[in-house]
Amino acid sequence: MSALQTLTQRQRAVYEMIRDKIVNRGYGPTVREIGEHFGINSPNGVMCHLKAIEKKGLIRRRPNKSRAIELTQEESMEPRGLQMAGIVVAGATNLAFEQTDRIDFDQLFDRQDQFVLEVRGDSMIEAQIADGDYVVIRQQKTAQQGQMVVARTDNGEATLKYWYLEKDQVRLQPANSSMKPIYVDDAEVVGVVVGVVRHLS
Amino acid sequence: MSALQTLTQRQRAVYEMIRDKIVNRGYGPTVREIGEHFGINSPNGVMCHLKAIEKKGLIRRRPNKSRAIELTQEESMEPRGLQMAGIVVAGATNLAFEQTDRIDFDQLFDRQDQFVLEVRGDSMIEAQIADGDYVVIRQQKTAQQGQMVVARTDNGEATLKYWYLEKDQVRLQPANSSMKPIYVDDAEVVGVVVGVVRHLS
DNA sequence: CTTGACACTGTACACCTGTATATTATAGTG
DNA sequence: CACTATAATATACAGGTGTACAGTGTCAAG
Repeated sequence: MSALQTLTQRQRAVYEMIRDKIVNRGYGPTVREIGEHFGINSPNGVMCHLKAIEKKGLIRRRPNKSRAIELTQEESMEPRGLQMAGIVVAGATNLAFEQTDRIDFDQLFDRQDQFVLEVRGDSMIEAQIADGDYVVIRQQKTAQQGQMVVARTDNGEATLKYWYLEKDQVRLQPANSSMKPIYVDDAEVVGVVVGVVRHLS
Repeated sequence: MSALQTLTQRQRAVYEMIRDKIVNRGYGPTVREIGEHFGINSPNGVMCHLKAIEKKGLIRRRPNKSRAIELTQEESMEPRGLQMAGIVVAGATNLAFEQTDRIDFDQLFDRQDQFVLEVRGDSMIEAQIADGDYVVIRQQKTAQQGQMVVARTDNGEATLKYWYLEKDQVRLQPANSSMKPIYVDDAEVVGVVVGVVRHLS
């Protein structure tokens, strides 16, 4: 049960008001500000509520300090990301529907040296990268044989291909059997693909 | 130039102290609290700093109110998401390297009625969904012909397939020419695929 | 009926707090 | 050199503010 549920209706309203002031105005209310807001003409009427709310653990107060109300439940923001519902086996028909973890895609790709490109064309279709997909690129200047990279050729253009360094030249290999590899004398690795994101309708 | 840079060293230290109190303690300091913290024995010494910082636009104050300091720069959290660097054309070699927008994958899939499944197997490989990919599912109980869905069959198992409603039965079609469709008398749509995310090493 | 909780009124008091005024000192600038 | 901005001290004061104490009324539970 949420700690909010232990409050009476009136206490809850007071708590919401305090929270609103702190979050939206930037600093908390005084005892008399709360009273004025609710039509309570006595500071002691408010004091009773504050004591009750504090006893129930939703706020913390510092004696004799003005506006010194801390929200104890504050870090509990709504969880980011999506519910991770399990594993769907696409081959055999089977699904584990455990309500387990959460996954935050943004956190999955949270490194500083990464950026995103939108893919046009079908040259990497056999690597399960389709037209319109986003690829996450980690910037680095070298790549191993066969790694999928964004490479810039000597004429300044760039492309998404498999990287093969061969004798005296570079082979940029598409993942599409109907396309031929590109051979260039010199090419520069911009970065390697570390993720793919597809967003459908 | 950041507004922070317009402050003198001393003013900046005061600003940081105020910010620290508000963010980490939950409520701002009084004039004398600031003075005590920096060894300033006169409230007016602090007042000068506050007036300067306010004039430079980093805080806002309410006259005659205790601890009533608002941070004006507050929403400026570090930007979420990844740099959107442009479009990489995978067929022809071409890349627009504009430093334009940012993309937040988590925001892309921010709806309440969605969840994530990890894919096992290669039955959807021709739909560019590989083993180990995450699929984002939007929960709904109906689907149109040919939509990619997570479906639960009458024996309680679930699978990721294309959905085809035929006379008296349901055809669950894999996107893999080496696999045969599954025909079931009854099946229930759990949700439709609205996204795919792949995370490579 | 009594008890206890909840939700207040009203008053009083000490001290916290913002603000103002007068004054000093240093450092950089034209 | 005079001038301005910065950074303070020292003192004073009005009013904001938290808190305590003494009551009032309602309402549900025992």
